[in-house]
Amino acid sequence: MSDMTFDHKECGSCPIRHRAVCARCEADELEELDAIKYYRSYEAGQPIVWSGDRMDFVASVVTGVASLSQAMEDGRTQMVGLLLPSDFLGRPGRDAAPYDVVAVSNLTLCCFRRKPFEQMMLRTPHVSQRLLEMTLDELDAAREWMLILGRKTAREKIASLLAIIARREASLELTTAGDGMDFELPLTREAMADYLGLTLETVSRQISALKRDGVITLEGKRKVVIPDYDRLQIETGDDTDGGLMI
Amino acid sequence: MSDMTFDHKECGSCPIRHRAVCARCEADELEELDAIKYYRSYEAGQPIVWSGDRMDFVASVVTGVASLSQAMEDGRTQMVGLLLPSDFLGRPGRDAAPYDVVAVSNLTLCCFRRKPFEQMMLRTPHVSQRLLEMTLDELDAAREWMLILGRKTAREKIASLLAIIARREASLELTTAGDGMDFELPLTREAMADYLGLTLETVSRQISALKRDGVITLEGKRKVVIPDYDRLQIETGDDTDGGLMI
DNA sequence: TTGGCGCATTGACCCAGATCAAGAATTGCG
DNA sequence: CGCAATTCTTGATCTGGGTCAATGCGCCAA
Repeated sequence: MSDMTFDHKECGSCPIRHRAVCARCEADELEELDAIKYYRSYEAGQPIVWSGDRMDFVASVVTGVASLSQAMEDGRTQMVGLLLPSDFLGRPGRDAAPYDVVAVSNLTLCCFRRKPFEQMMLRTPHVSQRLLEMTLDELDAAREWMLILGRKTAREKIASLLAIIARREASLELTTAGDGMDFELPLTREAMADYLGLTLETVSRQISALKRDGVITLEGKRKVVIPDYDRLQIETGDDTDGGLMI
Repeated sequence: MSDMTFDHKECGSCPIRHRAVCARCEADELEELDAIKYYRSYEAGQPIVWSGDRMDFVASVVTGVASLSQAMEDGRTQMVGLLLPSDFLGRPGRDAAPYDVVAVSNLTLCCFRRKPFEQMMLRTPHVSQRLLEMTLDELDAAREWMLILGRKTAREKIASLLAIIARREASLELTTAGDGMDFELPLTREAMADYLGLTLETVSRQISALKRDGVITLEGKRKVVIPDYDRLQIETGDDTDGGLMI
């Protein structure tokens, strides 16, 4: 774990500014946030906090991927959240981290000291509004995930995960919705298995099957090409309303 | 669906007062809530809203049980939330219901018209604080559930569900934590299956197995007796920190 | 260049839970 | 009270995905 600094220009493009906390912040509120802000980097595989740890910050993901997961004492683990760039980590008003947080890839966080952040929340209603909105979004994502975990087949699970990641990439890069998306898979087979409630062997087999059936193409092990997004969408088993909403 | 009225005394014991929205409300805020409040009853099995419907109210469960669930078009359904007395239904700031809501048993809701409720939220910061708190609790519950769905065996799933319901009953009735809890199961075998990502046959078999092994006793089909809560807790596969926290 | 290490793939086999199919127990209603 | 409709239980069989084990593929370091 190393501290680092971003120059103002980079900071200006930090996702926290336009997506997470301050979608509607005024200039002086941004100043205030800048004063309690610091950057922190982690390497792939590094733990960020353990379940039960005291967390004295909240943060926004700048680059990389982090996971939230719950473990049973016999070693079974279930990923319960996936944080991609612009996602928010931490909970104002709560001392202890409820899950293990791990850097899945190399990761940079934009952190805010928790106490001043909470005080700012109390003063500026639209920040806490925004927090509620984000928490409701997380709740929706968690519940979509519950459907995946409880009722989908292995093949549908893999297709759903690929579709979720593809959507997220597209919405960040403002890519055109159409066909021919591609992206770097930020997860190992084991992490995908933990996400989907499968074993890594089943993940590997189903990815091979989707490749064999022409739903996806792999370049190397991690680069995924999706020639026809609608086809992938059908494989997820979801309503085929198709669109790239999020 | 029928409208009904509660006299003031009953209203005074409505869970909304002491658990959900107004844990810290002052008398005049309670007056204000009373002005936009009405009661509504549903019979077991009745739908309350369908996914996508416009919802012009938020509500608190007074008596009975409701479920939130998601359906795939081929008929597979997954319950994604279970609302017991004192739980909150609806989302300030959002027009459309994201899930199907169904009355699992006979149900009474204490409803608040959404627009005035939202305006009140904007004015009284501790109400929106409370909303955020409740939403974070729901998120935690959803994620605990994800572990259940993704990684637990059928037997552990059933034990977990019974433990969750037993805990909830205990926390509402302020029962002593110790042994010898009992409660009326508010769910059919099919609803339990939808909750746990199982089939109703598997639910039935595992309940029989837990009964055979002396973990639970049934009186009739719905009344469950738990002679030793710690024993049940062990069957859930969770950390055996035991306590009745919620 | 070679060996070692960390992923990923693939195969063979097995088992928990699904599916299909009777019945039994409750519940509700005329 | 009695008959029908639910809801639940139990049995027999099947199968998707888990488990165990071997092999492959890069990539880095010596």
